[in-house]
Amino acid sequence: MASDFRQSSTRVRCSECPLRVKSHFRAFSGEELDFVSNFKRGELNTDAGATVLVEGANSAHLYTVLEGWGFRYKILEDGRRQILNYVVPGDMVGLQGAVMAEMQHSVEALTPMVLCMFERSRLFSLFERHAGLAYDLTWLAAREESILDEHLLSIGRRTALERAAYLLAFLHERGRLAGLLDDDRRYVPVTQAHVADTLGLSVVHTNKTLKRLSDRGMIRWLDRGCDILDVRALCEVANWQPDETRQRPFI
Amino acid sequence: MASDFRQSSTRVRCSECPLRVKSHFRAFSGEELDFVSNFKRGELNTDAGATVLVEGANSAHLYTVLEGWGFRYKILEDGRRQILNYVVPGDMVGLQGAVMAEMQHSVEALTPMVLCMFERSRLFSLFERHAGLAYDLTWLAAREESILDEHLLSIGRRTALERAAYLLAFLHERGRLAGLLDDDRRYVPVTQAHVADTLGLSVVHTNKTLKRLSDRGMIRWLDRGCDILDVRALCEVANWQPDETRQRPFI
DNA sequence: CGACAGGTTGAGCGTCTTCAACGACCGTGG
DNA sequence: CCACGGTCGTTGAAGACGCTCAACCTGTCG
Repeated sequence: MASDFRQSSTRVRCSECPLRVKSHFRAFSGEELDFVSNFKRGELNTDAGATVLVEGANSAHLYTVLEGWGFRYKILEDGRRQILNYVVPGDMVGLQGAVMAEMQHSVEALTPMVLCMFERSRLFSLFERHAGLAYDLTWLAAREESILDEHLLSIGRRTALERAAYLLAFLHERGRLAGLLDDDRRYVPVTQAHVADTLGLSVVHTNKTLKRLSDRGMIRWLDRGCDILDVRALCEVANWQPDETRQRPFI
Repeated sequence: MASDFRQSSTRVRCSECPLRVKSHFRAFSGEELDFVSNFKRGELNTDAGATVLVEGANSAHLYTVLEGWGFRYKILEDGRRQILNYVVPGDMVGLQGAVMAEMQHSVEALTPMVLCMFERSRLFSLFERHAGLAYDLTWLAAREESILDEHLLSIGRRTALERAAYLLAFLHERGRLAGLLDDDRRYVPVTQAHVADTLGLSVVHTNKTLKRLSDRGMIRWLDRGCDILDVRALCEVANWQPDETRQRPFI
């Protein structure tokens, strides 16, 4: 089975949320924690490769990622696929579907994932009762927007090599901030097909471009993923710098 | 001078806001109107070509567009420019800068524009006092996100002709909903350089691509802009449909 | 009048695509 | 047990799509 719902007896309590302890995320007040605990209605557990949300669906839920890597994408009728962004622990998925009519994109798991499930119908009460959390939600949306802006710049105006370097540096940064990567764990779980569909290139040319980065010692391609060996060099090739935000909100 | 601030004696009152009467925008409650009237701190009036906001700035303001066309963009160090999206009446600009540290993109006017100015420092009180407006803000952010998703799909996976057709159909739709276009006014005020920088193409190739659309009778290129003659045909070429939302929020 | 922005067109070239074939690996089933 | 198909990665060859360079035209503005 591609996914299952954990019983509430086994699921993680918000007060013991493994993400909350990470210094990167902002702290909740007691009241906020109570509200969120109550807002949470379940936990979704998926295999790698599972589809979490599909375009066009009118899902009753939205989620925050607790564990694992995933990605958002759209496809054209003839099968051409574009990966829009990646999701890591702390990210919300399904907000678009919750606020607007229906999902305009799909979400798929790259690794096994754990997601915290909320009920869409109760979203408005979050706005009414906790301005701070509502503000955080807007913060998250604004950050997603600025990431998409950078991706657009990348696909539209960077060369294939620059694009690839940017993407890998970007994924490293996101993974690092989410606690998925550090000095010992530098493995990003994407296939070359994922990279190609993110960069707007063919798989063949992506392969040749990645090889150039490998030859320069910036990455090492493994099975279904790669180690990021030299982020700084990648940033230099891409002419990109991650912006350093101290703390981020998290719902 | 590129821009000036109107004195409060001459500026539009929120209760008489020219946008509010359009059926496309949702109605405010009396309380909300009072709050917004108070939230508004001035009006910005720009010439065509004026820079409204610049990347890296720490602007104290955010704006809603009242009149005119504009666009958001980013540039790389060597001058390569990518247009991210267009802004029309009803759109917010500067929210990113208000929520996060600083602006990650610039905004420029395509035509003379009128913008309604708000103070960034008072944004949080909007969240505290008017959940409905806060929700609207998130709605706007989510919609911007879904537009950027579609643009990414377009630049990444559509051919030059499809991309051009998509962009023009998209601009027509946005202009129409904002009341800038109708059956008699079908003129979109962008140069071919703007189109090129939106599509991620060179100006030369953009010119040749637009000519193909002209030859097929879908558009007619004029001076610094074009008439959209057959939106349906453009949508067909692009394999794209605008999603029909009845009403949208507006702050 | 000259300078400049915007648009148009042709020629040549390079990046990236498609097609094709092949090797490695893995799980499944005969 | 091995054969088989499927996914993933790799490489070469040919050709298309889009880029750069270059020239020229138009209209506008100081």
